[in-house]
Amino acid sequence: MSKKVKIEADGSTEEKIKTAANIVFTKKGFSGTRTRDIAEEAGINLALLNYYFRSKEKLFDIVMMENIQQFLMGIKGVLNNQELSLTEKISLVAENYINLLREQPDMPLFILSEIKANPEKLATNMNVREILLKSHFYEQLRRALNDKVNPLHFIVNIISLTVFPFVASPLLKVVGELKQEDFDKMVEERKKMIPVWIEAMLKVH
Amino acid sequence: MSKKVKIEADGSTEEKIKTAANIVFTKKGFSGTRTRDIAEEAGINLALLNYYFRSKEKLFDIVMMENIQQFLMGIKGVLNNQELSLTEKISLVAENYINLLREQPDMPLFILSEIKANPEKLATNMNVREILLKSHFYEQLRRALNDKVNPLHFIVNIISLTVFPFVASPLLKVVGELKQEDFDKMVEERKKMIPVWIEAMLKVH
DNA sequence: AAATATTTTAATCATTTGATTAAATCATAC
DNA sequence: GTATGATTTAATCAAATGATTAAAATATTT
Repeated sequence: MSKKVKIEADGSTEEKIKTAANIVFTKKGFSGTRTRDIAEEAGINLALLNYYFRSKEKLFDIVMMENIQQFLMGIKGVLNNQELSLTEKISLVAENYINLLREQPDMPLFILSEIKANPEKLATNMNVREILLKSHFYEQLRRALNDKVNPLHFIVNIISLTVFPFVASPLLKVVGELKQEDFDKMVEERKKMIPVWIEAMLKVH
Repeated sequence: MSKKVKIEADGSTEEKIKTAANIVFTKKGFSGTRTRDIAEEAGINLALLNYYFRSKEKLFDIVMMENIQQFLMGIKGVLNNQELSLTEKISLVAENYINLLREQPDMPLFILSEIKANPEKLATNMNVREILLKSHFYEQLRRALNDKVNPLHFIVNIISLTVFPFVASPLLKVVGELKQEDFDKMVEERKKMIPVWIEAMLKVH
Protein backbone atom coordinates (compact mmCIF):
# COMPACT_ATOMS: atom_id res chain seq x y z
CA MET A 1 0.00 0.00 0.00
CA SER A 2 3.04 2.31 -0.20
CA LYS A 3 2.70 5.41 -2.32
CA LYS A 4 5.83 4.80 -4.35
CA VAL A 5 6.20 1.23 -5.46
CA LYS A 6 7.64 1.52 -8.92
CA ILE A 7 11.41 1.37 -8.96
CA GLU A 8 12.41 4.08 -11.39
CA ALA A 9 15.05 2.84 -13.78
CA ASP A 10 17.17 5.84 -14.77
CA GLY A 11 15.21 9.02 -15.35
CA SER A 12 11.98 8.97 -13.43
CA THR A 13 9.47 11.52 -14.60
CA GLU A 14 9.96 13.53 -11.45
CA GLU A 15 13.69 13.64 -12.05
CA LYS A 16 13.23 14.55 -15.69
CA ILE A 17 11.10 17.51 -14.66
CA LYS A 18 13.64 18.69 -12.12
CA THR A 19 16.44 18.45 -14.65
CA ALA A 20 14.43 20.33 -17.22
CA ALA A 21 13.42 22.94 -14.67
CA ASN A 22 17.03 23.45 -13.72
CA ILE A 23 17.99 24.04 -17.33
CA VAL A 24 15.21 26.51 -18.04
CA PHE A 25 15.26 28.32 -14.69
CA THR A 26 19.02 28.84 -14.71
CA LYS A 27 18.83 30.11 -18.26
CA LYS A 28 15.85 32.43 -17.96
CA GLY A 29 15.32 33.10 -14.27
CA PHE A 30 12.10 32.61 -12.35
CA SER A 31 9.87 35.19 -13.99
CA GLY A 32 11.32 34.62 -17.43
CA THR A 33 10.46 30.95 -17.30
CA ARG A 34 7.09 29.59 -18.40
CA THR A 35 5.97 26.29 -16.96
CA ARG A 36 5.16 25.24 -20.50
CA ASP A 37 8.84 25.63 -21.42
CA ILE A 38 9.83 23.31 -18.60
CA ALA A 39 7.21 20.77 -19.66
CA GLU A 40 8.45 20.88 -23.23
CA GLU A 41 12.10 20.58 -22.17
CA ALA A 42 11.16 17.56 -20.06
CA GLY A 43 9.08 16.07 -22.86
CA ILE A 44 5.97 15.85 -20.71
CA ASN A 45 2.54 17.36 -20.43
CA LEU A 46 2.12 20.62 -18.58
CA ALA A 47 -0.33 19.16 -16.08
CA LEU A 48 2.27 16.65 -14.94
CA LEU A 49 4.40 19.43 -13.62
CA ASN A 50 1.62 20.54 -11.31
CA TYR A 51 0.88 16.94 -10.44
CA TYR A 52 4.39 16.24 -9.14
CA PHE A 53 5.22 19.67 -7.76
CA ARG A 54 2.28 21.69 -6.63
CA SER A 55 3.30 24.90 -8.33
CA LYS A 56 5.94 26.70 -10.32
CA GLU A 57 7.26 28.27 -7.15
CA LYS A 58 7.61 24.99 -5.27
CA LEU A 59 9.54 23.54 -8.16
CA PHE A 60 11.69 26.62 -8.31
CA ASP A 61 12.52 26.48 -4.61
CA ILE A 62 13.70 22.91 -4.95
CA VAL A 63 15.86 23.67 -7.98
CA MET A 64 17.30 26.73 -6.29
CA MET A 65 18.12 24.91 -3.07
CA GLU A 66 19.89 22.16 -4.95
CA ASN A 67 21.94 24.72 -6.84
CA ILE A 68 23.06 26.53 -3.70
CA GLN A 69 23.80 23.19 -2.10
CA GLN A 70 25.94 22.15 -5.04
CA PHE A 71 27.72 25.48 -4.99
CA LEU A 72 28.70 25.07 -1.37
CA MET A 73 29.39 21.37 -1.24
CA GLY A 74 32.19 21.71 -3.77
CA ILE A 75 34.31 23.57 -1.24
CA LYS A 76 33.00 22.57 2.16
CA GLY A 77 35.37 19.65 2.32
CA VAL A 78 38.37 21.68 1.28
CA LEU A 79 37.87 24.58 3.67
CA ASN A 80 38.05 22.52 6.84
CA ASN A 81 40.79 20.13 5.84
CA GLN A 82 43.45 20.60 8.54
CA GLU A 83 46.16 19.09 6.36
CA LEU A 84 46.13 21.71 3.64
CA SER A 85 48.01 25.00 3.64
CA LEU A 86 46.26 28.25 2.83
CA THR A 87 47.75 28.31 -0.64
CA GLU A 88 46.78 24.73 -1.33
CA LYS A 89 43.21 25.48 -0.28
CA ILE A 90 42.98 28.50 -2.55
CA SER A 91 44.26 26.40 -5.44
CA LEU A 92 41.71 23.69 -4.80
CA VAL A 93 38.82 26.11 -4.38
CA ALA A 94 39.65 27.92 -7.60
CA GLU A 95 40.08 24.67 -9.47
CA ASN A 96 36.91 23.10 -8.10
CA TYR A 97 34.79 26.13 -8.84
CA ILE A 98 36.12 26.58 -12.34
CA ASN A 99 35.46 22.92 -13.06
CA LEU A 100 31.93 23.21 -11.71
CA LEU A 101 31.20 26.44 -13.55
CA ARG A 102 32.47 25.12 -16.84
CA GLU A 103 29.75 22.52 -16.60
CA GLN A 104 27.09 24.84 -15.25
CA PRO A 105 28.05 28.31 -16.44
CA ASP A 106 24.60 29.78 -15.91
CA MET A 107 24.50 28.83 -12.24
CA PRO A 108 26.13 31.84 -10.56
CA LEU A 109 24.18 34.58 -12.33
CA PHE A 110 21.05 32.59 -11.66
CA ILE A 111 21.79 32.25 -7.96
CA LEU A 112 22.81 35.87 -7.55
CA SER A 113 19.81 37.21 -9.43
CA GLU A 114 17.29 35.18 -7.53
CA ILE A 115 18.86 35.80 -4.15
CA LYS A 116 18.61 39.50 -4.85
CA ALA A 117 14.97 39.15 -5.86
CA ASN A 118 14.25 37.19 -2.71
CA PRO A 119 16.94 37.53 -0.05
CA GLU A 120 14.73 36.26 2.78
CA LYS A 121 14.64 32.80 1.25
CA LEU A 122 18.39 32.51 1.66
CA ALA A 123 18.35 33.92 5.18
CA THR A 124 16.91 30.61 6.30
CA ASN A 125 19.92 28.92 4.81
CA MET A 126 22.27 30.50 7.32
CA ASN A 127 24.69 27.61 7.23
CA VAL A 128 26.36 29.40 4.34
CA ARG A 129 27.83 31.63 6.99
CA GLU A 130 29.06 28.73 9.09
CA ILE A 131 30.71 27.01 6.17
CA LEU A 132 32.70 30.06 5.13
CA LEU A 133 33.42 32.08 8.24
CA LYS A 134 33.86 29.39 10.86
CA SER A 135 36.21 27.34 8.72
CA HIS A 136 39.83 26.41 9.22
CA PHE A 137 40.43 28.30 6.01
CA TYR A 138 39.08 31.54 7.44
CA GLU A 139 41.37 31.18 10.43
CA GLN A 140 44.39 30.66 8.18
CA LEU A 141 43.40 33.71 6.21
CA ARG A 142 43.04 35.80 9.36
CA ARG A 143 46.54 34.86 10.46
CA ALA A 144 48.11 35.49 7.09
CA LEU A 145 46.64 39.00 7.21
CA ASN A 146 47.89 39.74 10.74
CA ASP A 147 44.55 41.36 11.61
CA LYS A 148 45.42 44.23 9.33
CA VAL A 149 42.64 43.58 6.84
CA ASN A 150 39.20 42.09 7.21
CA PRO A 151 39.54 38.52 5.87
CA LEU A 152 36.14 38.90 4.29
CA HIS A 153 37.85 41.07 1.66
CA PHE A 154 39.83 38.06 0.58
CA ILE A 155 36.87 35.72 0.57
CA VAL A 156 35.30 38.26 -1.76
CA ASN A 157 38.47 38.52 -3.82
CA ILE A 158 38.81 34.79 -4.36
CA ILE A 159 35.18 34.37 -5.34
CA SER A 160 35.27 37.49 -7.50
CA LEU A 161 38.28 36.40 -9.53
CA THR A 162 36.90 32.90 -9.93
CA VAL A 163 33.20 33.44 -10.49
CA PHE A 164 32.92 36.84 -12.14
CA PRO A 165 34.27 35.77 -15.55
CA PHE A 166 31.36 33.35 -15.80
CA VAL A 167 28.83 35.93 -14.67
CA ALA A 168 30.17 38.33 -17.26
CA SER A 169 30.89 35.82 -19.98
CA PRO A 170 28.51 37.22 -22.62
CA LEU A 171 30.07 40.64 -22.17
CA LEU A 172 33.56 39.18 -22.05
CA LYS A 173 32.99 37.27 -25.25
CA VAL A 174 31.85 40.38 -27.10
CA VAL A 175 34.55 42.67 -25.73
CA GLY A 176 37.38 40.21 -26.22
CA GLU A 177 35.95 38.75 -29.43
CA LEU A 178 36.30 35.35 -27.80
CA LYS A 179 34.81 32.15 -29.08
CA GLN A 180 33.69 29.59 -26.51
CA GLU A 181 36.99 27.86 -27.08
CA ASP A 182 39.00 30.99 -26.25
CA PHE A 183 36.88 31.64 -23.20
CA ASP A 184 37.51 28.09 -21.98
CA LYS A 185 41.21 28.56 -22.46
CA MET A 186 41.15 31.76 -20.43
CA VAL A 187 39.33 30.30 -17.44
CA GLU A 188 41.60 27.28 -17.61
CA GLU A 189 44.62 29.60 -17.34
CA ARG A 190 43.01 31.25 -14.34
CA LYS A 191 43.07 28.00 -12.38
CA LYS A 192 46.82 28.40 -12.02
CA MET A 193 46.96 32.18 -11.90
CA ILE A 194 44.33 33.01 -9.30
CA PRO A 195 46.26 31.31 -6.46
CA VAL A 196 49.42 33.14 -7.49
CA TRP A 197 47.57 36.43 -7.64
CA ILE A 198 45.92 35.95 -4.27
CA GLU A 199 49.28 35.04 -2.79
CA ALA A 200 50.73 38.29 -4.11
CA MET A 201 47.80 40.28 -2.76
CA LEU A 202 48.22 38.74 0.67
CA LYS A 203 51.87 39.70 0.78
CA VAL A 204 51.34 43.43 0.36
CA HIS A 205 49.56 43.64 3.70
CA MET B 1 3.10 73.75 -35.28
CA SER B 2 6.00 71.96 -33.63
CA LYS B 3 5.25 68.69 -31.92
CA LYS B 4 6.82 69.70 -28.62
CA VAL B 5 5.89 73.20 -27.60
CA LYS B 6 5.57 72.94 -23.87
CA ILE B 7 8.80 73.65 -22.06
CA GLU B 8 8.95 71.04 -19.36
CA ALA B 9 10.01 72.57 -16.07
CA ASP B 10 11.89 69.91 -14.11
CA GLY B 11 10.45 66.41 -14.40
CA SER B 12 8.53 66.07 -17.62
CA THR B 13 6.19 63.13 -17.73
CA GLU B 14 8.41 61.37 -20.21
CA GLU B 15 11.38 61.78 -17.91
CA LYS B 16 9.37 60.63 -14.91
CA ILE B 17 8.46 57.44 -16.75
CA LYS B 18 12.05 56.78 -17.73
CA THR B 19 13.24 57.29 -14.18
CA ALA B 20 10.54 55.01 -12.83
CA ALA B 21 11.29 52.43 -15.49
CA ASN B 22 14.95 52.48 -14.59
CA ILE B 23 14.15 51.86 -10.94
CA VAL B 24 11.77 48.99 -11.56
CA PHE B 25 13.67 47.37 -14.43
CA THR B 26 17.01 47.40 -12.61
CA LYS B 27 15.36 45.96 -9.53
CA LYS B 28 13.26 43.23 -11.15
CA GLY B 29 14.67 42.68 -14.62
CA PHE B 30 12.70 42.77 -17.86
CA SER B 31 10.39 39.82 -17.41
CA GLY B 32 9.91 40.45 -13.71
CA THR B 33 8.68 43.95 -14.37
CA ARG B 34 5.04 44.75 -15.07
CA THR B 35 4.28 47.91 -16.97
CA ARG B 36 1.72 48.66 -14.27
CA ASP B 37 4.51 48.77 -11.69
CA ILE B 38 6.35 51.34 -13.75
CA ALA B 39 3.21 53.41 -14.13
CA GLU B 40 2.59 53.32 -10.41
CA GLU B 41 6.20 54.19 -9.61
CA ALA B 42 5.94 57.14 -11.97
CA GLY B 43 2.58 58.15 -10.58
CA ILE B 44 0.89 58.03 -13.95
CA ASN B 45 -1.70 56.05 -15.82
CA LEU B 46 -0.69 52.86 -17.57
CA ALA B 47 -1.84 54.09 -20.96
CA LEU B 48 0.57 57.00 -20.76
CA LEU B 49 3.47 54.62 -20.83
CA ASN B 50 2.32 53.26 -24.16
CA TYR B 51 1.57 56.76 -25.37
CA TYR B 52 5.11 58.00 -24.84
CA PHE B 53 6.99 54.80 -25.56
CA ARG B 54 5.27 52.42 -27.89
CA SER B 55 5.86 49.30 -25.84
CA LYS B 56 7.45 47.82 -22.77
CA GLU B 57 10.32 46.60 -24.89
CA LYS B 58 11.04 49.99 -26.47
CA LEU B 59 11.13 51.56 -23.04
CA PHE B 60 13.38 48.81 -21.81
CA ASP B 61 15.82 49.24 -24.66
CA ILE B 62 16.16 52.93 -23.91
CA VAL B 63 16.71 52.35 -20.21
CA MET B 64 19.20 49.60 -20.91
CA MET B 65 21.16 51.68 -23.40
CA GLU B 66 21.40 54.58 -20.99
CA ASN B 67 22.67 52.25 -18.29
CA ILE B 68 25.39 50.77 -20.46
CA GLN B 69 26.28 54.24 -21.64
CA GLN B 70 26.59 55.47 -18.07
CA PHE B 71 28.65 52.44 -17.16
CA LEU B 72 31.15 53.12 -19.92
CA MET B 73 31.26 56.89 -19.85
CA GLY B 74 32.55 56.87 -16.30
CA ILE B 75 35.86 55.46 -17.45
CA LYS B 76 36.14 56.38 -21.11
CA GLY B 77 37.85 59.64 -20.23
CA VAL B 78 40.27 58.02 -17.84
CA LEU B 79 41.39 55.18 -20.07
CA ASN B 80 42.73 57.35 -22.86
CA ASN B 81 44.28 60.09 -20.78
CA GLN B 82 47.92 60.12 -21.88
CA GLU B 83 49.03 61.94 -18.75
CA LEU B 84 48.11 59.25 -16.25
CA SER B 85 50.24 56.30 -15.25
CA LEU B 86 48.83 52.79 -15.23
CA THR B 87 48.50 52.83 -11.46
CA GLU B 88 46.77 56.18 -11.46
CA LYS B 89 44.30 54.97 -14.04
CA ILE B 90 43.49 51.85 -12.03
CA SER B 91 42.91 54.01 -8.96
CA LEU B 92 40.58 56.31 -10.82
CA VAL B 93 38.65 53.50 -12.46
CA ALA B 94 38.12 51.72 -9.15
CA GLU B 95 37.11 54.92 -7.42
CA ASN B 96 34.78 56.06 -10.20
CA TYR B 97 33.04 52.70 -10.42
CA ILE B 98 32.61 52.33 -6.70
CA ASN B 99 31.13 55.81 -6.51
CA LEU B 100 28.76 55.05 -9.35
CA LEU B 101 27.75 51.69 -7.95
CA ARG B 102 27.10 53.03 -4.50
CA GLU B 103 24.44 55.20 -6.08
CA GLN B 104 23.13 52.56 -8.45
CA PRO B 105 23.93 49.23 -6.82
CA ASP B 106 21.41 47.28 -8.88
CA MET B 107 22.92 48.35 -12.17
CA PRO B 108 25.60 45.70 -12.77
CA LEU B 109 23.47 42.63 -12.05
CA PHE B 110 20.77 44.14 -14.21
CA ILE B 111 23.12 44.75 -17.11
CA LEU B 112 24.74 41.34 -16.86
CA SER B 113 21.44 39.47 -16.59
CA GLU B 114 19.86 41.20 -19.53
CA ILE B 115 22.93 40.94 -21.72
CA LYS B 116 22.93 37.23 -21.08
CA ALA B 117 19.24 37.00 -21.94
CA ASN B 118 19.81 38.96 -25.12
CA PRO B 119 23.46 39.11 -26.18
CA GLU B 120 22.70 40.16 -29.75
CA LYS B 121 21.36 43.51 -28.58
CA LEU B 122 24.77 44.36 -27.18
CA ALA B 123 26.58 43.11 -30.24
CA THR B 124 25.35 46.22 -32.03
CA ASN B 125 27.03 48.28 -29.35
CA MET B 126 30.48 47.15 -30.41
CA ASN B 127 32.11 50.38 -29.28
CA VAL B 128 32.47 48.72 -25.87
CA ARG B 129 35.28 46.83 -27.44
CA GLU B 130 36.92 49.94 -28.84
CA ILE B 131 36.74 51.79 -25.55
CA LEU B 132 38.43 49.03 -23.59
CA LEU B 133 40.81 47.26 -25.92
CA LYS B 134 42.01 50.09 -28.11
CA SER B 135 42.74 52.39 -25.21
CA HIS B 136 45.98 53.88 -23.98
CA PHE B 137 45.27 51.97 -20.78
CA TYR B 138 45.26 48.62 -22.55
CA GLU B 139 48.60 49.44 -24.13
CA GLN B 140 50.11 50.33 -20.74
CA LEU B 141 48.77 47.09 -19.35
CA ARG B 142 50.23 45.09 -22.20
CA ARG B 143 53.67 46.58 -21.58
CA ALA B 144 53.52 46.08 -17.84
CA LEU B 145 52.86 42.40 -18.51
CA ASN B 146 55.71 42.00 -21.02
CA ASP B 147 53.46 39.92 -23.28
CA LYS B 148 53.59 37.13 -20.74
CA VAL B 149 49.91 37.26 -19.88
CA ASN B 150 46.85 38.24 -21.87
CA PRO B 151 45.99 41.76 -20.67
CA LEU B 152 42.33 40.79 -20.87
CA HIS B 153 42.90 38.82 -17.67
CA PHE B 154 43.67 42.05 -15.88
CA ILE B 155 40.74 43.90 -17.37
CA VAL B 156 38.65 41.07 -15.97
CA ASN B 157 40.47 41.23 -12.64
CA ILE B 158 39.95 44.94 -12.14
CA ILE B 159 36.27 44.76 -13.01
CA SER B 160 35.80 41.60 -10.94
CA LEU B 161 37.29 43.04 -7.78
CA THR B 162 35.37 46.28 -8.21
CA VAL B 163 31.98 45.17 -9.44
CA PHE B 164 31.48 41.72 -7.99
CA PRO B 165 30.88 42.84 -4.40
CA PHE B 166 27.87 44.79 -5.64
CA VAL B 167 26.59 41.90 -7.73
CA ALA B 168 26.89 39.62 -4.73
CA SER B 169 25.85 42.12 -2.09
CA PRO B 170 22.75 40.28 -0.83
CA LEU B 171 24.83 37.16 -0.38
CA LEU B 172 27.71 39.10 1.12
CA LYS B 173 25.40 40.79 3.61
CA VAL B 174 24.00 37.48 4.79
CA VAL B 175 27.33 35.68 4.96
CA GLY B 176 29.21 38.52 6.66
CA GLU B 177 26.22 39.64 8.72
CA LEU B 178 26.79 43.09 7.31
CA LYS B 179 24.40 45.99 7.62
CA GLN B 180 24.26 48.44 4.75
CA GLU B 181 26.60 50.63 6.75
CA ASP B 182 29.21 47.86 7.07
CA PHE B 183 28.91 47.03 3.41
CA ASP B 184 29.50 50.67 2.51
CA LYS B 185 32.57 50.75 4.69
CA MET B 186 33.94 47.64 2.99
CA VAL B 187 33.57 48.95 -0.55
CA GLU B 188 35.00 52.25 0.57
CA GLU B 189 38.10 50.43 1.82
CA ARG B 190 38.36 48.67 -1.51
CA LYS B 191 38.85 51.97 -3.34
CA LYS B 192 42.33 52.15 -1.86
CA MET B 193 43.09 48.44 -1.77
CA ILE B 194 42.14 47.34 -5.27
CA PRO B 195 44.90 49.41 -6.93
CA VAL B 196 47.45 48.04 -4.45
CA TRP B 197 46.27 44.51 -5.07
CA ILE B 198 46.35 44.87 -8.84
CA GLU B 199 49.84 46.33 -8.59
CA ALA B 200 50.96 43.30 -6.61
CA MET B 201 49.35 40.94 -9.12
CA LEU B 202 51.08 42.65 -12.00
CA LYS B 203 54.48 42.26 -10.35
CA VAL B 204 54.38 38.48 -10.07
CA HIS B 205 54.44 38.12 -13.85
C1' DA C 1 -8.22 -11.37 -15.33
C1' DA C 2 -10.56 -8.07 -12.22
C1' DA C 3 -9.92 -4.46 -9.15
C1' DT C 4 -7.30 -0.79 -7.58
C1' DA C 5 -3.93 2.69 -7.63
C1' DT C 6 -0.86 5.53 -10.21
C1' DT C 7 0.50 8.25 -14.07
C1' DT C 8 -0.52 10.96 -18.11
C1' DT C 9 -3.24 13.60 -21.21
C1' DA C 10 -6.45 17.06 -23.50
C1' DA C 11 -9.39 20.56 -22.55
C1' DT C 12 -10.56 24.35 -19.94
C1' DC C 13 -10.51 28.02 -16.33
C1' DA C 14 -9.16 32.25 -14.15
C1' DT C 15 -5.88 35.63 -13.64
C1' DT C 16 -2.36 38.50 -15.13
C1' DT C 17 -0.61 41.60 -18.22
C1' DG C 18 0.78 44.31 -22.44
C1' DA C 19 -1.66 47.09 -25.33
C1' DT C 20 -5.56 49.85 -27.40
C1' DT C 21 -9.47 52.96 -27.69
C1' DA C 22 -12.52 56.57 -27.14
C1' DA C 23 -13.52 60.15 -24.42
C1' DA C 24 -12.17 63.85 -21.13
C1' DT C 25 -9.00 67.38 -19.63
C1' DC C 26 -5.56 70.74 -20.29
C1' DA C 27 -2.66 74.03 -22.57
C1' DT C 28 -1.71 77.02 -26.40
C1' DA C 29 -2.75 79.61 -30.58
C1' DC C 30 -5.85 82.49 -32.93
C1' DG D 1 -13.22 82.83 -25.52
C1' DT D 2 -13.15 79.57 -29.08
C1' DA D 3 -10.60 76.31 -31.69
C1' DT D 4 -6.88 73.20 -32.09
C1' DG D 5 -3.61 70.10 -30.69
C1' DA D 6 -1.29 67.73 -26.81
C1' DT D 7 -1.85 65.09 -22.64
C1' DT D 8 -4.22 62.08 -19.51
C1' DT D 9 -7.70 58.94 -18.02
C1' DA D 10 -11.06 54.95 -17.43
C1' DA D 11 -12.58 51.09 -19.59
C1' DT D 12 -11.70 47.29 -22.27
C1' DC D 13 -9.37 43.84 -25.35
C1' DA D 14 -6.59 39.94 -26.50
C1' DA D 15 -2.96 37.03 -25.59
C1' DA D 16 -0.13 34.62 -22.35
C1' DT D 17 0.22 31.82 -18.53
C1' DG D 18 -0.27 29.19 -13.99
C1' DA D 19 -3.36 26.01 -12.48
C1' DT D 20 -7.28 22.60 -12.38
C1' DT D 21 -10.31 18.92 -13.84
C1' DA D 22 -12.17 14.89 -15.59
C1' DA D 23 -11.19 11.24 -18.20
C1' DA D 24 -7.95 7.97 -20.45
C1' DA D 25 -3.94 5.06 -20.20
C1' DT D 26 -0.76 2.39 -17.65
C1' DA D 27 0.97 -0.23 -13.98
C1' DT D 28 0.28 -2.97 -9.68
C1' DT D 29 -2.09 -5.90 -6.52
C1' DT D 30 -5.11 -9.56 -5.48
